[in-house]
Amino acid sequence: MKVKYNLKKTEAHTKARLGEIEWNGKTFETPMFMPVGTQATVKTLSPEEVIECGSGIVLANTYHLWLRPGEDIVKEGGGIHEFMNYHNGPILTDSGGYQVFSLAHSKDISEEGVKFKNQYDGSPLFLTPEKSIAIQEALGSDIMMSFDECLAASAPYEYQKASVERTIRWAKRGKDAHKTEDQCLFGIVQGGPYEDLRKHSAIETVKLDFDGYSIGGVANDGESKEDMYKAIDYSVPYLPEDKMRYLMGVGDPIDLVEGVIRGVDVFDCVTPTRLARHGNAYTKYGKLNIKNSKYKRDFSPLSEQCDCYACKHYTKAYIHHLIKCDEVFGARLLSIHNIRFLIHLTEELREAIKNDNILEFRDRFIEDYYGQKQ
RNA sequence: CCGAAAUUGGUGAAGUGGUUAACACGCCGGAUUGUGGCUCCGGUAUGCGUGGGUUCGAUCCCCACAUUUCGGC
Repeated sequence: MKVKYNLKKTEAHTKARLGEIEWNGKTFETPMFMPVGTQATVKTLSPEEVIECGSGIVLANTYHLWLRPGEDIVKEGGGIHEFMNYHNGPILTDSGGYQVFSLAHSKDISEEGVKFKNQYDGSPLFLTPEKSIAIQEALGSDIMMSFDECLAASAPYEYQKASVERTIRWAKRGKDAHKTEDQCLFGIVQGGPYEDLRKHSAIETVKLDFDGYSIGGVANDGESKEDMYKAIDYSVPYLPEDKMRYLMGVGDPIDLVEGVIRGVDVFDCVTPTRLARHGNAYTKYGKLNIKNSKYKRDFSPLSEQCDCYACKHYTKAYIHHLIKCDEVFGARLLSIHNIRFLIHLTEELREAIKNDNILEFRDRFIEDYYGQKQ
């Protein structure tokens, strides 16, 4: 069944929205954080563990699954849900647009599509908007992304301007290529930190009438948070009220809060799992590095108020030991904790929207998060 | 007891008669935002077994001593 979004309420003092996503007879509330499972797995976690964190939608990646194992194999395996055994909620696939940013050179990008070098065997690859849609249809995700060019915020204005136009043309091509009935397709707004480009990109993309809209091209350049928030503010006013809004690749706990206030519904980010693998844990009072020697004999949980599996059963000293020894169970415990932390944060944000006190929530959150460290 | 070789940071070690003693690991920190990478970036020996000597200058050359290893009686 096709994913459907319903707007339920807008917070009294901000653009923050409470919504729900319907899928297969289930409903999931937004704002929502979506764990990233690039290779059809949320790194180090079983689907059961992901679900226990409170997950709804989970991400997978078109480019990576195209290369390995190949979309045909995923399809043969019964589709992405069956293949990875995630049946709890919808699966969203990124189009490969981000890989244009992270893996291709600018000279590899043409009007027709993007040239890649296969990272496993060096063979030439060519990804186009039509190809991206075909792969996503074969994968069987519930929400597909348009194939876009994702840029660093610092890319020159003239390049951004030309790129936005191309991304719009690519969006149209992808939409025309999309044939399945039960899969949503989202358009992506680009335009860097520029008001005119964001506005133009949003208006033109919305004209193509997608099932939902993403805001892309943020938070991948070390741009200031102010610039990132501007990119959101310049895009959101032109997006329809009744469609889901997805801020791609974000993020940071504070950015979740600021994004929701600015009218964003869903987020995804690799940081909870990547930070975990590198020994970091989110807490209400900021990020902590479990490798720090001060945790060697700290027999308390990562967070006293956290209800995750790691916090219920394990101490900082134990996780410190695991991470220092490069044991995968340490990465798994921290991943569970970090994903739960972000999902729990969205639960609190939904509560604040219901209570019309999200600005107070933000002030308290910032005070704790950036205040005195634990 | 005699002879030979060795002695550089927490560890394994490179090195040279002349500015800040290589590198690796470890240790101490930091980074990380639509995941190529269990990755990346910093810091970490005022010191080269001890004491003398030669030299403008010694971790590097010489002497003695200590310790270790190997061989001989």
